[in-house]
Amino acid sequence: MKINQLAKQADVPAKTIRYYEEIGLLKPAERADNGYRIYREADVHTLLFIRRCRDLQISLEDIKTMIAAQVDDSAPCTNVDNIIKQQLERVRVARDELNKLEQSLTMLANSCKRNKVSECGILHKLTGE
Amino acid sequence: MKINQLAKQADVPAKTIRYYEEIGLLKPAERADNGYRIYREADVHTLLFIRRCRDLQISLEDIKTMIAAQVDDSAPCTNVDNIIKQQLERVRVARDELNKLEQSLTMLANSCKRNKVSECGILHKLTGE
DNA sequence: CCTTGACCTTCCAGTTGCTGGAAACTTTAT
DNA sequence: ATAAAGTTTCCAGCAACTGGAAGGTCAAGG
Repeated sequence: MKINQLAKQADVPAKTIRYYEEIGLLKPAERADNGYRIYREADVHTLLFIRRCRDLQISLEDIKTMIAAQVDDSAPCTNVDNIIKQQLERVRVARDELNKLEQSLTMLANSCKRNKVSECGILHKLTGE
Repeated sequence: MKINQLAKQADVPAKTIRYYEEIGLLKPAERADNGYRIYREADVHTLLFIRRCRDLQISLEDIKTMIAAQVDDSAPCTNVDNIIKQQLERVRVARDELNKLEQSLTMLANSCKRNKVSECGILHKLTGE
């Protein structure tokens, strides 16, 4: 199949597929005589795997590691496990951070009482109380 | 004062200060005879304002808008108010997204029972159950 | 047969918010 | 006098794409 079909099946833009190949996340696609890239079913699966990982905000570097890990069936999956755990930790930290942000922003948003810059509570707070 | 002193007082790297000037967030600094940038107290305040906004993950574009808004004291602060509200909304959406991510990742992390790639629950789930 | 439009290719540039480093200058300290 | 630290500019790179230009290819319709 050609790149746009793969793109549709995996729900990943064709442009992104080429990019993944360029950075070595996907191995170089076979080419037809006219130079077009040709893909198979297996590529749909690989790409879906990548997409699911990206949905979890796992970095392309980590995804690369996980794909490499899948090559050797009997190897321990410590790497994969660690990547998920680290990602989970990052997500928790980021979420906690955003919770604090939400608090600060809510307070700020509530401090705009009068409608003039010179009396704007938001600006007063941001300029140092 | 020179750039590194400003950097220390506002807790913003000198490099970043030059960058802010370059993109027009800070107006071009005065220069001494030797070409060094010179700053005053007011610049500390401006930079602190920027830093507080950045801590709230407000974009440089939005910060630019807010700084512009401060010029005219009698103007309405609708812009400022909107920026904070939109930022709050973005933060909430991002946080909710991260909460979902955390759930998915927690489930994933718990599904690595055996220690071989071929039996790794994580990989099985990520490759499509 | 020709053209139109949809695909495909490569390459270059831009996004956001910096950060690192090189090369050249000045200033400060010893 | 010399070395270290601070400053300048400019160029490059990070992540993960995305947009667009310029050009080749292919199938359908007139």
